Amino acid sequence: MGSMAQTNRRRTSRRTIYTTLRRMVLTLELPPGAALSENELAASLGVSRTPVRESLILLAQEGLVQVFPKIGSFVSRVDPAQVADAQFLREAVELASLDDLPAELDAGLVAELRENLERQRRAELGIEEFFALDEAFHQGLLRLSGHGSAWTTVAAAKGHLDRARRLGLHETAPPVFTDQHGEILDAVLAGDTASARAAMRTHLRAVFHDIESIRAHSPELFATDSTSVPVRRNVVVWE
Amino acid sequence: MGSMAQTNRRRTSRRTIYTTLRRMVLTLELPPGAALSENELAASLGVSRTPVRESLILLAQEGLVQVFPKIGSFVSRVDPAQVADAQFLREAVELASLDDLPAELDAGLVAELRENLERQRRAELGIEEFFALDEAFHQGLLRLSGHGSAWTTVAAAKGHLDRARRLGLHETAPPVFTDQHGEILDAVLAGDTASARAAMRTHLRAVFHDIESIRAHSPELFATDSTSVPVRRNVVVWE
DNA sequence: CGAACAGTGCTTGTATACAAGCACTAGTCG
DNA sequence: CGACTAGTGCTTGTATACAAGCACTGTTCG
Repeated sequence: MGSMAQTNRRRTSRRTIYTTLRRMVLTLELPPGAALSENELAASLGVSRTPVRESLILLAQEGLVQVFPKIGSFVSRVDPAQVADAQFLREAVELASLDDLPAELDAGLVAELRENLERQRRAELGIEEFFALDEAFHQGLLRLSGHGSAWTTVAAAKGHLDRARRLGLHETAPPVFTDQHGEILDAVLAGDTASARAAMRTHLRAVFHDIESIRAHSPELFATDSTSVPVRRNVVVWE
Repeated sequence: MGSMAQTNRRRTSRRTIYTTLRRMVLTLELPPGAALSENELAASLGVSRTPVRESLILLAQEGLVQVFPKIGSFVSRVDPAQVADAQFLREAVELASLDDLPAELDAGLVAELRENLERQRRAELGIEEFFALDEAFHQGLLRLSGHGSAWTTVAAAKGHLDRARRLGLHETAPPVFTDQHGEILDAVLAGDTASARAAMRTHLRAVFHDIESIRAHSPELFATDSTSVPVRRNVVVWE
């Protein structure tokens, strides 16, 4: 999907619902396999089925939701194949961007990255806070090479990867990743593209490796057959 | 966006309409800037607004359509920024896949690629026929390295690039690209990753370069301000 | 007691009605 | 003759009604 900057950012019910649902799915607040009834969601939100349904259709196109006609809609289980795809995609893009770094780095962006890194080092960091900083850090690196807008596509494609990562963050502590971020940024600032590539690859693969370990712990969150219908569970949605 | 393999492939009005509209936009049968009235489309197709509207929402998320509330929906003009993003993305992905080629290539896939190349060499090839072969060729190369499913994301992101390429195909004759395809495949089959990367990069950039020249010829098809509303034209849609 | 079966409630897909607002046009007034 | 203004038709956004079908449950029959 290209950047979703097309439709005017007018405040509309659908946009609000879509954004909120998407966040809840990515943060696992809506766990993989959870049933998403259009009627229930509409009632909870005090709107009609229409904007809810349209939001679910968009989420289905992103692969975050599965819609089974006349059966139900469900938060998709984490699909290992899509996780691997997203991993390959982001690695390819982020490594390629390092080859396009300009001789003179944008000072403002560099300062932004440094400050981001400082925040990552704060001890009392929550998982979601770390995740937001991590996202901004990687996008910032892309912006350094002038490919910041390409992050939109990567971000849209890595929904399954992100959910797996959130599970993995309980395995490996953020400080490990923060240190790796530091190594990458140091190499970039030193103009050492080769080292930057190596550090980036090591970092991204470390993240990916964690996912495999979590899969053994919580296999029920992962998909085995992408066409199978999840067990209908009563998940209280939206409070 | 992940693979759109989620929702069951049940034959539904929306899926048919979405697929058809998407094809018409990508082939420029629906030119950039064309007005797409939900009511008109629904009447032409003999369905209600609902499936048409849902299709337009999906196309809007892909960036192929722009929806302006209470003004109208339009085929988006080719956005140079999105073209550049897609170019960067596909180049990163296709080059990275060459690094993951296995020692033993799948014989069936190799045969498939050879046959594809043969068909590209046929003289009486139409533009759309060449384009389909080109797509299959590049996806085939990704499948060689086991990353075939990642093509779905790339394909979804390169809508603007594809439309620009269709304009460019009138500039540079397909045979040039076909020869470049041959060079890439030869290097891959010879196990020469470095040469394959070089050939691939040359090929993809040649394609990209054509786009710049076409922009001078038909500036009205390209976007200048992505928030501006296109001039309302009477474009006869759907026959 | 077990298995087949009909019924019922829920699901999503589609059609239609209403709401709110932009844009153009025709008319009027200065 | 020009500028402003009210009106009208179109647009998309949302709400609601109906259609078709799967799944579970309770019942009934062997």
